[in-house]
Amino acid sequence: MKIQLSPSRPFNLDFTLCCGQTFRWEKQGDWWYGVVGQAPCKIRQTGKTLAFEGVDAGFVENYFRLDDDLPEIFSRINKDRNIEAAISEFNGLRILRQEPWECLISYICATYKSISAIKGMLANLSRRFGEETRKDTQILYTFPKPAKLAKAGLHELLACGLGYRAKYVSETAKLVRENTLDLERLEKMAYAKAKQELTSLPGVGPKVADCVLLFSLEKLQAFPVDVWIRRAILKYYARYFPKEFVKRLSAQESLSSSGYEKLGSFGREYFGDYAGYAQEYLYHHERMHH
DNA sequence: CAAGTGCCTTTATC
DNA sequence: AGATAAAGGCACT
Repeated sequence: MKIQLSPSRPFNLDFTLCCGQTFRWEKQGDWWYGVVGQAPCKIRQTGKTLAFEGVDAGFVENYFRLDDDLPEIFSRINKDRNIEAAISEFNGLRILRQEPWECLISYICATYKSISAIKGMLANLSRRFGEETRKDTQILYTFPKPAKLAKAGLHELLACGLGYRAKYVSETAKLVRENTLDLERLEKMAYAKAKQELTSLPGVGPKVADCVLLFSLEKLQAFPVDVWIRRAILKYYARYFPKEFVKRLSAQESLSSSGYEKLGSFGREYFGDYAGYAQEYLYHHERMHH
């Protein structure tokens, strides 16, 4: 199956899958292989043509957010030279519409880890607790369901390389399995309220919550602040903050919750309703040029 | 090659 | 409120 992208609908599959928002897609030759839900699939881009197998066009449109009007979004977030440089270099990078459950566990695992290490952990989790599927010669695994991870022993999770995150994954899986927290419900809630609910989960602080909200729960105003975004703000946007605050931010290793809140609020106020898109472009740009 | 640094942070404690 | 420490282990230099 194929989709033809019109010139007014920029999309870049490689940027989108390489920028660190998702961790389980693998490129073999021209094709990206992955499992979303239960379906193993592959997709490739040749110019303005997207070709895919294993999923239908509706899925592709939805998952890759081809419904987002990127030119319109750019015109809203393009506030200065820095963001403009990022937009022009990585034009076509889109935020994905991921599954909330997988996204949540992924970002609980992602804390204080490098992207390559995160990929390793999630591959281990899926191989050990997911269902084996095949596409061509590729063996791919579905992402384990809440009940499966809730049942997993701590030692098994540790064997996947989760370290201290193992107990957070285990406890969060139990809360989701028991429906103590209904992830689907968060999509309909306002950003602040949904964030508050998410941060009640073990292993979920403001950063993890913002990632889950942005990448899987339709909250495009979420502005996750990680080390790279913090560096980018210090480099390019320091003048929007009191001198004392900038001084503390530069000197300190970790970010306090009030510090996080200040940077996140800045992102939302400065870039507007699509702050999350601005964040992804800044993040990727910063990582590629540091 | 060994050792050091850094990692899309959260939590506990003072 | 704000500072500080601890928490796996892997990848990269």
